[in-house]
Amino acid sequence: MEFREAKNKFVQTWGALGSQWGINKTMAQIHALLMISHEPLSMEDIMEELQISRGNASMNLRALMDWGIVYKEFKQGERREFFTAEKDLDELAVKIAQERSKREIKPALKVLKEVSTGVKDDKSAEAKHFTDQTEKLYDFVLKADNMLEKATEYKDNWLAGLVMKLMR
Amino acid sequence: MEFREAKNKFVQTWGALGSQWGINKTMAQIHALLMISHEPLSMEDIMEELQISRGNASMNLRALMDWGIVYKEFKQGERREFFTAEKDLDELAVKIAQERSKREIKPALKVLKEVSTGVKDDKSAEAKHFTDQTEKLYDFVLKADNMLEKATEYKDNWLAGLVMKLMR
DNA sequence: AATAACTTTCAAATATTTTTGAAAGTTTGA
DNA sequence: TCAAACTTTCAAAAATATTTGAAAGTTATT
Repeated sequence: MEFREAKNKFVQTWGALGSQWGINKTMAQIHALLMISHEPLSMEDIMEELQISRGNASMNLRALMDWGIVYKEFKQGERREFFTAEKDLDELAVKIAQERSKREIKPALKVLKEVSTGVKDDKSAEAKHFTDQTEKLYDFVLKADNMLEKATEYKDNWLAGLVMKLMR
Repeated sequence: MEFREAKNKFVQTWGALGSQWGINKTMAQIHALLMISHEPLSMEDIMEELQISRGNASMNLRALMDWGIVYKEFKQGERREFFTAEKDLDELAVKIAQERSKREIKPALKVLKEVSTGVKDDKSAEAKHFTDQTEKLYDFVLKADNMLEKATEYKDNWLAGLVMKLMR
């Protein structure tokens, strides 16, 4: 297999994976590209390689930086900006877990708490079951989120760390 | 808060969460509705409650059944079919983890293996770095997938099970 | 302060995904 | 076997998300 072909295949696959996980294709592709690039890339490089517009590149790079998994880099005597991806995979996983918790799980928990404790007067079997079920869901999601949080505190040795935390 | 209002809020929130995780909104909403319903619902019920078309309901119910998290149920002397959701949350988590592994992680692993071992002749630093990085990625994703698999084998007591598996 | 080299923004265009609804398909019971 | 009661399919329509590109903004250099 040609290097070029392999690279392309990787970028495409990573991009497709991204869409299935609620991240947009270009964002995931830029990330893929930066992951395997041995030196920082400029916006031009990225536009060229992925055949995308300047605006698209700019917006998705900003999004990646907001996630904390891509960094700006300044090169000696170069005016333009270069970008690199977080290459430490444990660190990458931690960042992604933290962001998803913050953006998705925490807000969902808030609503779950509201709805599971909010229906007071209705004594019907229906309402009873609703409160019961959403309460269980709240507990479950909260537990999962806590585990995620604890696991990420330890990165490299997350399992040992998690066990210790949970056993105390 | 009214029961109706709480129910609606829950269904909406679960739906929004679904979209962020690559599951479509209606599918997630149907699931939410079935989760909190104390008795099986017919397709009519679901269409009515969520204000969606017959085709939409049919397709998304089939998808939920393919995921193994919604079941058909037959009622005594009733011609039409009723649906219920998996309500055991541990079981639900296991099913989701298994499906995602099968549908997304496994195929990605296949490609990662291909590209990480496929570039043989190119001796450039670029190609070297590519092979190196994709290899690391392969190992990482494989490890994560294995852990997921092992954890799900134990459901209720997944942590103990996981620790035992990994320590052997 | 003016210019050049770059980046960001955002409204409009494009692409993708989801939804609809009517026709085709299936199953049950008379 | 037929008709009634239901479900599935799928092409077209609608909704949503992404992308473009040009104008506005920013920063560094002279």
